[in-house]
Amino acid sequence: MEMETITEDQKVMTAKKIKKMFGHINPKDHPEYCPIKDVMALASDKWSILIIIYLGYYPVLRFNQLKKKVYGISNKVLSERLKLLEGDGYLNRKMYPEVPVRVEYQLTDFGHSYLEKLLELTEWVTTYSDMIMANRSRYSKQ
Amino acid sequence: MEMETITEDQKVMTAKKIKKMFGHINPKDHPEYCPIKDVMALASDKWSILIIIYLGYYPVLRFNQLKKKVYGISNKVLSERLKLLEGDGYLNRKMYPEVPVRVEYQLTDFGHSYLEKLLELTEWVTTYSDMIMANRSRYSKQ
DNA sequence: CGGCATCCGAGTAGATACTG
DNA sequence: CAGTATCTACTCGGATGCCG
Repeated sequence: MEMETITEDQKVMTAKKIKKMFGHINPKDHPEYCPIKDVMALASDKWSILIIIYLGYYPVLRFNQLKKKVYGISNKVLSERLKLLEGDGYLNRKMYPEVPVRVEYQLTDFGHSYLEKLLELTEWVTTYSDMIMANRSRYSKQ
Repeated sequence: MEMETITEDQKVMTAKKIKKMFGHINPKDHPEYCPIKDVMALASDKWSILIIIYLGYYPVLRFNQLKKKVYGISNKVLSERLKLLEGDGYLNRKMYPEVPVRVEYQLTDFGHSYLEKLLELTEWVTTYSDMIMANRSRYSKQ
């Protein structure tokens, strides 16, 4: 775990960023409303993340295509997440009233903008996931 | 939602990044093991995010100090998250056997490294949270 | 007093079957 | 095909109480 090199300068920079961000949300004024918590609860949900990533890779996907990609997700949860993600503006839903009906999902530009930031995180995570998982199982055996 | 400007070039770059990332995880070989899902489920949980951010701002925090900062979290959930986050290597727990006992939490360098990436995302989110929340309530009233 | 363990209710996930 | 309906199982979260 010691391969990361974080300087004191970086820590100071980080603290400044946080302070600026907190200036924007100000938890003292609206303790019950926290954008980070409320927005991220959906946007950084494990299923949402995979949906957004796959829609960033394949320009358009239909419901059952997505279901195959996002391994392990159920109809119900996929349907719910798609609705919520559409509601927050990350993706578009287009229905073609053919028989059988065709429904296509694709990221909005807003969703693409989010994905760019999100990928920074998931790239970091995939780089260190083996280490994290090893650490996790070691820790759980204490 | 149209204030984001995403070029086709950016979308191509994004797809390449994803492909590279997927090359690393390869869902066909291990469909049941997905680092993104498994690691992010903890790391991008709404409570975890706030805990990590506050520990990035205050170098050291005790249990009840954290509890006051992370508005709305219960003892149980805070205690669980701290244990899991320690297990994955994001933070350290130091106990001083005084009376009453004092327990201090602080980010590891690994945690700081994660926080740097995480902040990219939360800064984006706080910038657009008002828009997202407005969109959300409009959408839910249909 | 600070942190942790236990209990219990509510909400969420998953499996399956079914429909426009 | 793209979901919905239903049922069950379970996880999660909140309250409470305990212990060093």
